[in-house]
Amino acid sequence: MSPSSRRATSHDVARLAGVSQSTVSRALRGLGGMSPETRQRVEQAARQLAYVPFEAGRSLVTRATRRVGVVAGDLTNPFFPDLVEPMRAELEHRGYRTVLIPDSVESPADVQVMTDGSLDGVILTTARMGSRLPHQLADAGVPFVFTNREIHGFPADACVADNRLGAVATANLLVDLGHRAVGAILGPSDTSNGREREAGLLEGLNARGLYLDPARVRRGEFDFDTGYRASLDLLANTDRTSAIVCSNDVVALGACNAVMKAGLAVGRDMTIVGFDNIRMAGWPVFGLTTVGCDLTKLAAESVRLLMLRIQDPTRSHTRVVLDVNVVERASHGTASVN
Amino acid sequence: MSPSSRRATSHDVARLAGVSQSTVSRALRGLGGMSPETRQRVEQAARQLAYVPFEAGRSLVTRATRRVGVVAGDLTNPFFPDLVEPMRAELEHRGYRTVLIPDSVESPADVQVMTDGSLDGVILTTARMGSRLPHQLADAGVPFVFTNREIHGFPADACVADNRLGAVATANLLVDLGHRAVGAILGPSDTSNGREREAGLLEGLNARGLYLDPARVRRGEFDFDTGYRASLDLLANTDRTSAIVCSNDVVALGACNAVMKAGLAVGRDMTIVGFDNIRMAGWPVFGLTTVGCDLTKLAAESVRLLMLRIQDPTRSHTRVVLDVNVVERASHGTASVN
DNA sequence: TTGTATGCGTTATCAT
DNA sequence: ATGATAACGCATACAA
Repeated sequence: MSPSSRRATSHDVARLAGVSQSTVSRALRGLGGMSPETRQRVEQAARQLAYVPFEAGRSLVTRATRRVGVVAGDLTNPFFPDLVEPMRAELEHRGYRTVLIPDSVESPADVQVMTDGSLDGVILTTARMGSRLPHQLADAGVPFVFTNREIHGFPADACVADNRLGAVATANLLVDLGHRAVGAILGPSDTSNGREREAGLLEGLNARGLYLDPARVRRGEFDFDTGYRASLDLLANTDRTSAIVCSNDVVALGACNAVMKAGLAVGRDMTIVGFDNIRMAGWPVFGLTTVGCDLTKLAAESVRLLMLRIQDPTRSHTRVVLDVNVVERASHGTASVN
Repeated sequence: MSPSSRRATSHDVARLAGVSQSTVSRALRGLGGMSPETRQRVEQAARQLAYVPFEAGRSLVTRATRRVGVVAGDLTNPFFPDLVEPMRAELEHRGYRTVLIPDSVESPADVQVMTDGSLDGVILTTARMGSRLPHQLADAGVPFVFTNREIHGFPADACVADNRLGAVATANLLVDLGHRAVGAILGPSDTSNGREREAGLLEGLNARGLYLDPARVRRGEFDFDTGYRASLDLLANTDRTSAIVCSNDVVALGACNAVMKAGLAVGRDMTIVGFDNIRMAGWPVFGLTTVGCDLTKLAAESVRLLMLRIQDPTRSHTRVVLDVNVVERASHGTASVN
């Protein structure tokens, strides 16, 4: 009935400007090789019709969508916002939109939505050994990059923190402070960062003549509850544990909450160290000492690798390992006298 | 060179199955009115070729993308993950994908990406009075819904919490506890929730014969720093302020940090109340007393409204106001003796 | 410098 | 029950 409410197409703009449709396409993309007058006339007409190129039409022919999928865990786990936000910002900066793709152990990410051509590439932040997703993406020819976690030996680009070195540094910090009864809440053993941090901790401790007493070790997902519950458990069932090394900051925050809840002072009565240096680690109430990995850099570098991969799917794979540094705040202290 | 690495199309499937392309389309969509044998043959061929329908082709003709944009603030502000996550989950449940669209006072959301046909609808969580976005979306015919915040008088669907009532409840709680020197950190006055919570607080206080002393009032964005700094300021420049009402939980968490940092005990020395009941409010160290709004319900209801709007763009607008309830935890207490 | 013509992969209409 | 055919809106190769 009312043809005016129809969405304007490049043909409409062409008609109004008195040019051909292809001229409209050229003009609006600023292609050069055309008279300034024509371009102006087209731009004027486009403005008048509030014309915005229809994305599906364009991507059907260009085979590009300027969208990238970010596979991440539950956003209410504070680690993911801190990783996704800089990712999103970097993607936006490069003219890409971010599509959120949830992934968890219980409900693995859906592959269909990543292989229907609606994404130019995918960033994987939750890789686990044995996961089928990377294979499926590779088979489908979808460019992707491992971030934060990787799958060793899998031929793909990756950007990760130097987890081993960070954990060694943690061990040294604790030993220097006089801790001998060190406890730990380790991450899942089917994740690269979980394993590397574990290995680094053992290595660092051993190098200083210390060992991890299995009685002081707990293991679980990288989440608050794991840290909270494991800490209460450690508090209830072990003696003299003076420090708890956590698989990441979110776990460490859970540990802080447990320790404080138990009436102990973090830093004085119990040393807690995290990993990642998420924003909340810097909140005054926590003052979490942690191994910092620049998440903004991690995001930027990951996006950069993905862009290169999209640009040239045949290029050789790159693995970027980011420096880490110990961020000393208030959650550590000398070992309390036994 | 290698035609086998080309993406399979419905034509490829048709050729392999020995049927026409249109039959493939029908078979794979389960359209009925065709022989089971043919369907099976098509499905078999599709599987063999790992065929996934190309999204751009489909959406070009169907005019639907099964993608929804969620306009939200910086994810490192813990309120947004708590709102976006259930939103994403609900959208996924309905077969929609979530596209993250950032929006802040400094850099307002880009309209182009919402009007290029790549989104079936948009959810606005950061509406501000005077914002052009809602008008632009309406002009472009893009279905959208206000969530969390709205613009009063703007003809659109909306789903918000009962902010006024919640703030009145807060006032009553404080007065009942004996607080008379009540301080407040109010939200931006160009946001509906900021204004409504402010109005409700005043109303509730006045009804009990109390008034807000301007000296005890600060104002700022809904973020941690606002709560932290305003609280330090309040602590330094006012006497006897025994309670601080915050515009939301994130601000309240900032306030808790400031108060604790100052060596005071939250709940005993200073009462702090938030709004929203985000997950972190329940963390043991904070035990934040707050006015709860079921964010999962907010998300689900918002998505429902959007779906209805997409389905029928001409239907009359609906405004849903969600119940709130006071969640009493540990951050409140009786007014300390003066 | 500009126009004509073609095709991207899908859904959908219309025959048969 | 199935096949031919025509759009959908755009970019692009080629002609002029």
